[in-house]
Amino acid sequence: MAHTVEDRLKKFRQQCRAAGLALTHQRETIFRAVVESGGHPSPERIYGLVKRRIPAISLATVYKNIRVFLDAGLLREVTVHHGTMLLETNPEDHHHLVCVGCGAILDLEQEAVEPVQLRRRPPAGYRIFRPRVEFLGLCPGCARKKPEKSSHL
Amino acid sequence: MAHTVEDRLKKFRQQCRAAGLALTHQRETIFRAVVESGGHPSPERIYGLVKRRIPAISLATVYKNIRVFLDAGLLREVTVHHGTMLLETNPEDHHHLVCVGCGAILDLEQEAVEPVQLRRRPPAGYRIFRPRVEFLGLCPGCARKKPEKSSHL
DNA sequence: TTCTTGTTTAATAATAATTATCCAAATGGC
DNA sequence: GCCATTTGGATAATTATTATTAAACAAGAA
Repeated sequence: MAHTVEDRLKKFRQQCRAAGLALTHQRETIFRAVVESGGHPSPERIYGLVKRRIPAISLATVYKNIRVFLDAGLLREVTVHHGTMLLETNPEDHHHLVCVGCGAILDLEQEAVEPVQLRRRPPAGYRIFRPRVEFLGLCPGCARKKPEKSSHL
Repeated sequence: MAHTVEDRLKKFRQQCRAAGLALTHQRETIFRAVVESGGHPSPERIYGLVKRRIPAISLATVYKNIRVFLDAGLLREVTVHHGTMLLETNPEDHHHLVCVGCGAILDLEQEAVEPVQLRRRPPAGYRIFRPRVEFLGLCPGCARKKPEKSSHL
């Protein structure tokens, strides 16, 4: 389970070849910036990091390649709901089924899931109110159209 | 546990009074639209519904009041990360601690949580790849500054 | 290597989502 | 109903993201 930056870049190059993606200096630099940044960076943040090494790079290139990496399963994103705000209309605590194909969200009653148990104490000073589960999957329509998406959730 | 529209509007009026919010026709119409729309509506969708009853209303008013409702705990949103895309840099499956105060996200190793168990079969045709848990709470900094947020996660 | 072709990049414009500003109008305690 | 305060609507501004296109580059064949 060695996840050194170099290991991940090596795998990245293999996956690019396998996916038929040209291996450009920009792409490697963008991917490296994501891996090295740690945490949960935004495209804007990656752009800032990459620009140090490639001052001429454009923000659109960063966005485009992040999208390419996501589609090819080389990267994951934190949420499929970025973009627009969505409101809950169900006032009860509940969980969600999230379609990674089309972003559709279905409610699951809290009772449909065994209570979520933390095995360890949360980090010091952190207060937890409630756990919410997202089941990532494909809705019937998307499962029919793009079953291959299963590979990279 | 009666959640009829009228019940929820009655509670809405009480909560407005308790929070010192003026009870306007617009606000009631917006809140009603959210409750009646069901599912996970966007501000744009609410705007469309409200405009049928108040043709002169502006999109900014809808946004402004949704924000007021969220801050007062009268509504919840599906995610605190809407707006900008955030990438994972941790290649392993894992869970998240999410601070509802500042939006900060902390990774929790998958092993820190008991395996999530669905008690029922998912809806027909739906394929599930993996569950992801978000523990909604407050990070140490926000817990110190706004402990009252606890009321509405 | 060099050539050829399809892909990728950078710049720019366009679009979508959200927030801020400012003044008129409506609300609520008295 | 009266007045101080809050709210609403129009508009502009900001932020996040995608589309377009000509020029530069990568990868495989010769």
